[in-house]
Amino acid sequence: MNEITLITKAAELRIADDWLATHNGRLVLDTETTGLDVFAADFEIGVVALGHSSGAVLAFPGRDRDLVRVVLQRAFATARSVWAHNAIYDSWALRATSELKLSSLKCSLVAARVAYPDRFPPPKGRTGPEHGFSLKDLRPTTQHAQDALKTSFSSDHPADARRSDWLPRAVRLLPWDTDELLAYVAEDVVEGARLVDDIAADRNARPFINDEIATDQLWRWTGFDGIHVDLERLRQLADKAAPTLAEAEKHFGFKPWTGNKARQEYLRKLGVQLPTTDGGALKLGKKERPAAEVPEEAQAEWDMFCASIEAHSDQAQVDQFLASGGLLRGQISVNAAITGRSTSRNPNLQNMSSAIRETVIARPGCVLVGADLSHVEPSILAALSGDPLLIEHCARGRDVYIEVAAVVWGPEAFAVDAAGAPTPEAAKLRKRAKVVFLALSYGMGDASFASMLGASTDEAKLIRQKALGVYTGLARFSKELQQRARNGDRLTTLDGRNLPLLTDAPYRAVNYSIQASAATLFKKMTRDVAAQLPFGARCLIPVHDELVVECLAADAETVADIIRSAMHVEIAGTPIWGDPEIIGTRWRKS
DNA sequence: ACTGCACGCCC
DNA sequence: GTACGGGCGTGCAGTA
Repeated sequence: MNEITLITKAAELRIADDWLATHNGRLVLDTETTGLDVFAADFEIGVVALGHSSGAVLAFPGRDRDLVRVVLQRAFATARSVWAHNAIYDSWALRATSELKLSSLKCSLVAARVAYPDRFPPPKGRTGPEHGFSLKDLRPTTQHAQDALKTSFSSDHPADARRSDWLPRAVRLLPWDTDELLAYVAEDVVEGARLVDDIAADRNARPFINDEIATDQLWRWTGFDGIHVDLERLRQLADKAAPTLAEAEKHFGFKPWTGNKARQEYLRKLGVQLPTTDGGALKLGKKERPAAEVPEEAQAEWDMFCASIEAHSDQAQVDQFLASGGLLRGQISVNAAITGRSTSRNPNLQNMSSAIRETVIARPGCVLVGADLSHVEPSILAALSGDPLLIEHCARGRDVYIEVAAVVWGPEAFAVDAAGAPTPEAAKLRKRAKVVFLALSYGMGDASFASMLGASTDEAKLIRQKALGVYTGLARFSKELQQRARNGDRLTTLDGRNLPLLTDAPYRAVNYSIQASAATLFKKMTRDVAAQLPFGARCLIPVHDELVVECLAADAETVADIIRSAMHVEIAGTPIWGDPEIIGTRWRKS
């Protein structure tokens, strides 16, 4: 049974001091809040708790800001380390309500993802946020405290208790020191503290865990402080599409850009031939539309139909950005993806088209400076496989995709015009070669590969064979790695971080190795950049192999130099680097 | 209300 | 023999 000590007012601080003096090891912090949006006007923290693996808990009222500030400041001063399961959430909640900036709070979720890479394998056929796991998933808990809390809440507020968001409602409606609420939060922090002790005992994972925690801390406040967007430009994008969309909806009587029954019915009547989904619906994706067979008399209708779909692309994001009021306050999760890649949500800043990117602006007085790593995937694959030809093709001064193009289609890939620029044909081959390479490294099957290339499956097969016939070291590496994965061997990144077991999906082995190694590399570079940034500069957006920094205009050159030196590494003789660019006040694709 | 699917965009 | 990289957000449609 957990032993809960309550601090109800500042006069009782001596009790807190005594508790903290006794429990000065690893502590876990948790907040129970009235909602998930910390920026909502009515957002409140009901109760804050600190827990120790011994079962000791210190709890205090979240609505007493001064008390929260003082107790937590003392906790950080006395404890060996303070953790939270999803530290970004608790630190945002505390900053929003108490102006307490807990930059050194450590995230046990981030740590757990490193320490237990395959505790929760992705469900078959689906990827997504459930790769993240809750405390309950990580440690078997009784659920007793949560059930008791719900029962107690239900007796006073039956209607509220039936809702799926009953917990935040309970926090809002119950007194902070309700027994069941305290028991619930106590269970969470004590379980959390035991989890943290477990993780800390894993000496092999420790360096990787420390790096991930530092990366999480590095990105902690970017979204809280917010990223500026140009509302004027966003309105222009919305206004530009609006007439086409309104006209189309009026003409068709339904929205052509979204799946619905009316749309399916209309297309069947029109007699348009399209591939179908598993469920039998006509597929209307970007790839399918140009290949549709359209009866001659239906052509004009079809063109209008397609034009409205194209006009609608980006509009959901435009609306989402407009709703932000000019400041995007998204969260970066530094290792939410199964491979260890970072993700971004509310909004996602990693899937912006170039038009949307241009609505992202530096804050006043600042500029954006950024760098993309050049051809990370081929370089990492070269390093992992040791393929001598690929290593040679990844050398500085060469363009690996032109080399691959030459391997597959011959020396015309090198053709240049009088000015020394690639001919249009050569440029096209390079582009296709990039697709080929990504397909190889993504572990893509022949069917998807073919559709990506715009070629037949047989042609795709031939191209793959041709490439693998030349990069024999790569072919051997790929085969062996997949065999090891199938045997149940543990694969690791280039630097030794454990990957999830791939016994049941060996085809993913090559991709995971590349993607995970690239993620580790990129995060290391990001930390090195961040550590050197001058006052007023901050890392703004991570896009897997592209880093955007915001800095005072006067510091642009300095920051570019920092990026140039930090974003450079040589692995197995293969250089990987990013050329920094002073982008200006508006983000665009480099 | 919740889930699954299809689709959009990104690396 | 077939299918096969990692994400997030939106909206419809089916189920409860």
